[in-house]
Amino acid sequence: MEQPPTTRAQRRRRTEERILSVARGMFAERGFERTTIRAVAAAAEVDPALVMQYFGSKQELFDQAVRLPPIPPLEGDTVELIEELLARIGMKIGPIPEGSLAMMRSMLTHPDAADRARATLDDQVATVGAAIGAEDADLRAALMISTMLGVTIAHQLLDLSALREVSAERIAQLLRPSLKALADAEAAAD
Amino acid sequence: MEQPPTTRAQRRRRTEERILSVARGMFAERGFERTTIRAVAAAAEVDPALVMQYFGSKQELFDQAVRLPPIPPLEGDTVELIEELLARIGMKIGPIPEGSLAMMRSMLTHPDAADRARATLDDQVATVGAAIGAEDADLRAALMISTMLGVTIAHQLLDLSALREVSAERIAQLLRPSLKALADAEAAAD
DNA sequence: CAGTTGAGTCAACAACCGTTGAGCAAGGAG
DNA sequence: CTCCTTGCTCAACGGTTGTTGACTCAACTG
Repeated sequence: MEQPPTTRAQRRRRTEERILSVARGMFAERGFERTTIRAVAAAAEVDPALVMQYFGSKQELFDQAVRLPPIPPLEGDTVELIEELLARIGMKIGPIPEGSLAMMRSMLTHPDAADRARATLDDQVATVGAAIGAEDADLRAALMISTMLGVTIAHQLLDLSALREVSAERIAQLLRPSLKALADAEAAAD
Repeated sequence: MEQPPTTRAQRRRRTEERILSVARGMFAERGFERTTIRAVAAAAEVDPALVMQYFGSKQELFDQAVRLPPIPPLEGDTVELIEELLARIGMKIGPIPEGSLAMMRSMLTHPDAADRARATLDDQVATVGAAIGAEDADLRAALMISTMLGVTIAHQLLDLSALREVSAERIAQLLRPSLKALADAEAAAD
């Protein structure tokens, strides 16, 4: 038995965290528009006004919910790079952070989320582009990132039946040569 | 000078087509939720009630706007197949039909659009899967389709800067070996 | 113990949305 | 010309949403 920590600051941070967690979940599965502050409040067992009081607006709630620890810069040669990319879309270790899913879910229909997603992806493209040595590096990097994006969307957000219940390792295994073909200039075996 | 064809049926079909065209454009660039019937009506220079009268509901308007001529079944060997896929995402001949963009735009946030998109993509996966002869054919096909999806989203909907103003042929050229690596079983040059 | 602070609630506003029913005016049929 | 049909508009309803201000009550301070 653990009684609720009665101290003021603790309770405050606790409910704030609870609201944030619920909001993140809803944003991830319904997107920005269809997630109402009232629904978030209800699921967090709190009054809608409290959500406003804590976060100021729905937009700021969204911003805080999708805020992620800054991605550490990618390193290593092409092979390590590909492994790192595969790891980040949930093909290794842990699943994709819910904040990322929330971001991706809303990125096509919410202008603000679109801007953030574009910025994040552009950033990743630049990093990957700098890491691979081929010509048209940025373009190749963009196509690699786009591939990861497509697989993630199809797998996590659309739940394509052909990708359902397939082991992450198998997907990674099939994706590897494909990504390598994008990264390496000398490969075109027409 | 071409005066408006005064016959009744002609005017009727003309405004109906105008509404549909405007709606398709708005759905494609803002998605289902952010497209209001009032905005469609205003852009089509028509009363909102008329849109209702013609299409019954916002949902049916959307359905009609994204309705596409059924895709002819893919044919040919792996190489032809890949060319056909590349052609369909606008990497050859014409651009992607606006109805498809509307569909994709809303597919992550509108449940109904999600169902339709999933069905369409599952269908394409089955077709491509049947065409390629490798083992895990459906899984490979799904990853190929996912790649196309990702590139299309990044290019057409997100407008990633690294893909902006890149010639379609160059993108197709880089994508070809990547898709081939997914389609062919014997390629894993670990 | 008295007084202040702050977490949390309640009720309401203003805006916007999809949708509806009554009505108008111009085209077609006789 | 007369009457009916119909493309189209006007005004409104009911519901939902983000947001706000006044309020309650328990936790802290002195």
